Amino acid sequence: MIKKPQPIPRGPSEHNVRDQIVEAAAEYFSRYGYEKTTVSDLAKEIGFSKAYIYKFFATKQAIGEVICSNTLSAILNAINKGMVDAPTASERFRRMFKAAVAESSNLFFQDRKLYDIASSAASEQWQSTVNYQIEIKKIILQIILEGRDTGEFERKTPIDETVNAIYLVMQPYTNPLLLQHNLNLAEQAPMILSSLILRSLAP
Amino acid sequence: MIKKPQPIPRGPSEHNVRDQIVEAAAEYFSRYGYEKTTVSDLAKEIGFSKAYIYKFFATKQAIGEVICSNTLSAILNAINKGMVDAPTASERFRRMFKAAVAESSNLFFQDRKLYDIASSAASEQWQSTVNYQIEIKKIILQIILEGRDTGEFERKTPIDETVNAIYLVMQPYTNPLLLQHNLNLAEQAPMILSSLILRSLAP
DNA sequence: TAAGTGACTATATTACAATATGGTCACCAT
DNA sequence: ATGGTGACCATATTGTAATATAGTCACTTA
Repeated sequence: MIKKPQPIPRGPSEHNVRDQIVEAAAEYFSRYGYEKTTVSDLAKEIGFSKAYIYKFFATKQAIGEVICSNTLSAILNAINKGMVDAPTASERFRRMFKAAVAESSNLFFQDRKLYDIASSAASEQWQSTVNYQIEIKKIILQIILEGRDTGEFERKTPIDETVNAIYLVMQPYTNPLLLQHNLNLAEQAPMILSSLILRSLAP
Repeated sequence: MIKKPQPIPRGPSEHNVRDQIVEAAAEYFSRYGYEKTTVSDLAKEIGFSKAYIYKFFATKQAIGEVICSNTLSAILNAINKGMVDAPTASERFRRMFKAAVAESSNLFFQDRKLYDIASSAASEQWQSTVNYQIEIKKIILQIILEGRDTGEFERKTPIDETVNAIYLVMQPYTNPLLLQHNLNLAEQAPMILSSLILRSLAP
């Protein structure tokens, strides 16, 4: 049961209306912020009426979700990119944690308006941030599995508990809402905490 | 150089004015909250003028600091009480972490107005919360030292780093400002994280 | 001199009317 | 049917005038 009618892009049209909305939103949200941007602003930008926007998105938040989702995907990509050539699972973990914090901090300082969307999305439990957290957990799981496979990590603790615990430790630095309060530690914390976590994983 | 003139309690007077102010503040802050309580309210309560309050406290916040300090001291006492009869350092640690979270959560649900003071005190870095954090670190240090002494914990990692890392892990649950966002995890997190920390401490 | 205060100011907070915004819907055009 | 809109409503936000509050100080009283 799809509630949103999906107008199909016709013929050679390079980008359909939905994409235009997202594009306009990306610019406006980033420049003026989510709150200060009105749906009418976006409509005006793409030359349609406000009502037409609602044929594509059920709510303003749904547009925010897309932008937020893209932002978080970019962070995930950067994290994955920083991890690929790590020689060991331990090193993969260190780089992953460091990259996650570095990328989020970077967003905070370079594109504050987008960061704020991610932050309030986290506090309101938007789907985009739930997905982000799931992805982070997947990455943790992969690293643990790899480390257990190579004998680098212990295998006694139930893997779910291990992943969960590590996720909890990282949370204050990967969750945009919480990272704000911990920016002063963004330099040292990933290193110190990675060490603690890796000690806990020792066979 | 004491800036605040300290009127000396005369003769058999059981409690001096300063104590009366604190007493009134404890009641008002707890009932109406820090913001909603005015200095005039406190003055009226003890039967003096507002100006006289300022002979004893430089600012309203200074009164808040005393109340907050008392609140946090009570939590620290409860933590220590819960720890005393633990048979091992590991068990001491588990109980300490659990009690810290339990006590803070309890404050949140039982005396929300006081909790809010502690919370904003943490966000504004009042001295009372800085002291609280120092005390928590001292407790962690003591447990680690004890565990290292009995051979229960490893001794390779620099003790400062160990204490710091553990402190960072506990932070989201001991800091009132952060605990608010993590109340849903207040049940499980201390257990899971204690286990992780103790694994990291294994010799 | 020590205990205590009324009256004052600059800033913060509140109350609320005016405006703006998110969201809906009946309807138009092709 | 598909593509598109103006007019509308309930709620949120803002501007601002009125009020309240933190903090000071010269002063009084005993």
